[in-house]
Amino acid sequence: MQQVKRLQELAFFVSIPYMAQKQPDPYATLGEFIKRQRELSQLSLRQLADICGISNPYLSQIERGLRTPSSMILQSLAKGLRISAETLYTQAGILDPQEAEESDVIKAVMHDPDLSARQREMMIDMYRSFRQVNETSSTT
Amino acid sequence: MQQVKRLQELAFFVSIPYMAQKQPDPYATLGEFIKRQRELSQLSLRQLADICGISNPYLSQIERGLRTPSSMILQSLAKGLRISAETLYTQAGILDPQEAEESDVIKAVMHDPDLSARQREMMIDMYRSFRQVNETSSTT
DNA sequence: CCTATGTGCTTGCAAAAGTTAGCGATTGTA
DNA sequence: TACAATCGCTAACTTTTGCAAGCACATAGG
Repeated sequence: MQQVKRLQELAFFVSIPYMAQKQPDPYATLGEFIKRQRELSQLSLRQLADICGISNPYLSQIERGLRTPSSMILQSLAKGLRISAETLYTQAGILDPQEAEESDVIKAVMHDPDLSARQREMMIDMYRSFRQVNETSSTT
Repeated sequence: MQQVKRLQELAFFVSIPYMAQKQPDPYATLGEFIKRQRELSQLSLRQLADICGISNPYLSQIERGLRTPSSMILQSLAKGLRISAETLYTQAGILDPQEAEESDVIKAVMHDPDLSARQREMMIDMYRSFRQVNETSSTT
């Protein structure tokens, strides 16, 4: 039984036909996304709830969009679904998706906890200015 | 006015010879981290609360660790502080550190192929100076 | 038939999140 | 001195989160 479960899980990770299905419209709500992920993992609502250490009625409410889970709950859901927490946050519209496309320098600056907001702004301004200068000078 | 402040900061930055910077202790709690960021940004508690659209007593309680803010609140705090939400989540112990690794600004600058050597030097100087300014101002 | 077990959902309820009103302390200013 | 504004904090309140108990339905076995 346990073995069967593991196999199912493995199947989930090895990209098989049913998983290769279309990349459908980005699931509008966080709840729908979670539900879809849960079903892809072949987990019942109660199973996932147990894995995540939350109550099943609550998970039900989350999936139907009746409740917005806290950070901690989202985190355990991410763990339970074997999804990056960032992905989940992005799906939930909590994390900015475009942030991933920024240049490494800007990302690094944004991540640096030892700078003030203004200092970060200045460094990013400086960086962008340099980039622009290089741009124009190279095209002339 | 805005411009004046920026110029002052720039002047300060230029006038300071950079020295070996040391890593300030990682701020234990999310609240302390937020408070430090707020103070680095020269914002009063009420100001930041207004920017983020939350009540000032609540922000006060967050900073003192009496409340754990929801995802949405954390997100608006990140925006208000001009910091990556991931950094904030990591600080809060919600995101695993390795997922949003604390990237090194200097490393990123050094590896940027779109900057000239001189530009890289300037950015790194600026960064070190900022770090040092913060160091001296936070130890008072 | 009746029990048993699995599915998801509804209903109150305790606890935590988040707000409004207002406190004392400080600072600038008339 | 007095008045006004700003600082952070406390207290009391409303709203939301998250849970325990239980409901209705389905599938299967005795």
